[in-house]
Amino acid sequence: MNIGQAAEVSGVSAKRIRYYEHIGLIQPAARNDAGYRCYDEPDVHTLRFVRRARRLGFSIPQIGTLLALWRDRKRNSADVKKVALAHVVDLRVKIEELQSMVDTLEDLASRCDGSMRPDCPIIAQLQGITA
Amino acid sequence: MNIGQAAEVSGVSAKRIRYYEHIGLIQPAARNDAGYRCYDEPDVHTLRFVRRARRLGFSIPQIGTLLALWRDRKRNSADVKKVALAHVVDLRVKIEELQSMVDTLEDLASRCDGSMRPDCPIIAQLQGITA
DNA sequence: ACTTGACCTTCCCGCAATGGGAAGGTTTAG
DNA sequence: CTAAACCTTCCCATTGCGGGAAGGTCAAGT
Repeated sequence: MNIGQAAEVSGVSAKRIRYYEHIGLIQPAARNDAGYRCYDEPDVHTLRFVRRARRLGFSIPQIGTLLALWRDRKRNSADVKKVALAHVVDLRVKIEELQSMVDTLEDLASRCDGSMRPDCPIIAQLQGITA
Repeated sequence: MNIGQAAEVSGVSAKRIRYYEHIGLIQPAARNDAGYRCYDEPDVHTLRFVRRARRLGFSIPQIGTLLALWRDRKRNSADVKKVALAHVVDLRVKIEELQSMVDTLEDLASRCDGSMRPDCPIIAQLQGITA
């Protein structure tokens, strides 16, 4: 099957598939006489794997690791778990950063009357209060 | 004061200051005879404003808006509040996305024994369970 | 005076992970 | 036989910078 078909059934856009091949995340696809990329079921399976991993927020390098583990029949589930939990740590850090932004902003916004007047604790906070 | 000094006292790196000027977020700095950028207290004040806004996660365009509101003595605090709350909405969406990733990953990881065996629900989930 | 080192300048590359679109070849259906 | 719908490669844009090159400036020490 051509790349368009593969994109459709895998849920990974043709652009992404070429990109993943380009950066070496997936193996170069076979080519037909015209130079078109050809995909079979296992290829599509791999693409779906990548798509699911991306949805869970794994980076491309992490997905490379996961793909290698997936293919490795002698893998230790411990290794997979390690990658997953490291990612969870990253995610939690990010969430906390964002949450603290939200907390600060909501506090400031709650003290801003939102009227036609210029006085605004949000602006005051940004300019450094003192002034 | 030169850009290095301004960077030090404002907490915004020289690189960023030049970048902000380049993209038009801040006014072009005055120059001395040698072509060096010169900064005064108000400039530094502006830089600090930008730094604080960035820490709260505002995008550059949003900060442009906030700077304009800051400088506008006739601003309505309502406008500021609107920008802030729109940003909060964005942040919350992002947080929820990340949180759902965490939830999924933790669930999978909790069911992964993390042993030397290859069996792993995380991999199973990524490959689509069925296979 | 001369040099060294610490500044400053502009400019271009790279990052993550794509999307958009141009220019051109292929294939298929009418 | 042609037009649509594929496919190919390649380069640009995104966001918000950091790194580093090539070159000008300035202050201090010898």
